[in-house]
Amino acid sequence: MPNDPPRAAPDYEPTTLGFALLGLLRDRPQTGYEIRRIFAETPMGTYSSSPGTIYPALKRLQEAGLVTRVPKKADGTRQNLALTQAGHTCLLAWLQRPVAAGDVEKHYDELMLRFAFMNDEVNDATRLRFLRDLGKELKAWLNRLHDYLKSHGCELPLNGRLALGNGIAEVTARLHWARRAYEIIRKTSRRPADCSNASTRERCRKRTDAT
Amino acid sequence: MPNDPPRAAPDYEPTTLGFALLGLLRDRPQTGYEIRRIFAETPMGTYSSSPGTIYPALKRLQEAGLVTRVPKKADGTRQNLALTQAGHTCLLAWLQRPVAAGDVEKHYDELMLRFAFMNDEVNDATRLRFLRDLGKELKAWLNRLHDYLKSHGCELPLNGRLALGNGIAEVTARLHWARRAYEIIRKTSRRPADCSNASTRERCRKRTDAT
DNA sequence: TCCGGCATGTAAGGTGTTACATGATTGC
DNA sequence: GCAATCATGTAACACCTTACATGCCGGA
Repeated sequence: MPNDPPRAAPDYEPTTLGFALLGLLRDRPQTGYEIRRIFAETPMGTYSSSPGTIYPALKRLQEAGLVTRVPKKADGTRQNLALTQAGHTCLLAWLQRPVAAGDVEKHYDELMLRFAFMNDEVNDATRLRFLRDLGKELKAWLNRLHDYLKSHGCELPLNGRLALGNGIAEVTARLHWARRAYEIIRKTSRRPADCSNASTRERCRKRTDAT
Repeated sequence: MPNDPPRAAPDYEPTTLGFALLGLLRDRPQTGYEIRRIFAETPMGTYSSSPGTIYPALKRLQEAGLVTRVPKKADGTRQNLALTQAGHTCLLAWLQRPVAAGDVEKHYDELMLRFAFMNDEVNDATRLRFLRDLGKELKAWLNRLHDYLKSHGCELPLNGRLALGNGIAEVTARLHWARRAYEIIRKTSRRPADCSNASTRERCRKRTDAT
């Protein structure tokens, strides 16, 4: 006898795009078009390409019971999309997932998406653990690349070596970022103040510079 | 009346993995298994995952007439894969393709693969043009990210801002790499010496450090 | 004799990609 | 009345992912 709302598919695993949609809908209910605009106009565009991708993904999330349609606030005519309880749970579980070995090489974009969506619902310990594990994995990867360059560098043609150097530079940048971000969160963890009160301007600028 | 060898498909566009396979087979004819090993044991592994990906891709390249089976040198029993003339042409055309707008955001891995395979068959002018255009696109992207951070940075939650900072750090690293690589190639362009003669050790190390 | 490495795949499934289709509003 | 933007999709297609299947060979 079915009693749960729209009969959620029990073990549906959203794709990276799916999680991006869940994260955006957690901020506030939105229409598919508004979400499209976000992808089109912000750096989140990395995670999608065109309406032909977004709408089917939203449909899948609805079929999985993670998203529902709700009437818009005032008029009620327009249909908005919002997270269900199951969708919220699914998102939170994803945000707390540990950094798996190999994620850093194959799914770095998903890791960054995850970090970007770790808001106040996730405590600082989780954030710090994420960054610490991320740093470990990045460091290990960087070591592998350095080892390869050391042992096979002279067999490679110039361009191959340079391309490898690009990879090393990239992973190095990520590693430095992870360590900086760790320190920033560790420091702000003591005095939990957000970016919405009076004396925020300077701190915000300071954080901004600390990219 | 068909007269061309295995009746090449005229306008087949290989995927990134397909081009990776073409590039590896240009170095020397190899078996599928040897190629698998390369993906498994070198940083090229970024471009593939498992035998279930590689073998079908090789099959497609054969069907497109870009790759054929040839008997192995000595014994003749084992079958090796090698580029056809069409495959070689296809690879060269790809290597000389200009850097398209948007490639830098969506297909950076393919761009790096391309650069890595630009060996002596491609002249230095092509290499330099590639790096120059790559630098331009990266710079433009970086500007877009900075603009976004400047205009919307304070609306973002801390983690979102940090994640954006990761993207900025990454693109910055790529841009610096592109400029360094440009200078390296420009300098060596005058005195074309490769890494296989006597006094190579130091230069090789120097280049290696210049990642 | 059996196990691990060599060597080459197939099958099911979901998903991204691209291109196209459609209707409702809103402003001029 | 018409164009642009809003808003939501569908369809065809190839591809990647994962897991599984198979046969051979050499060494313990």
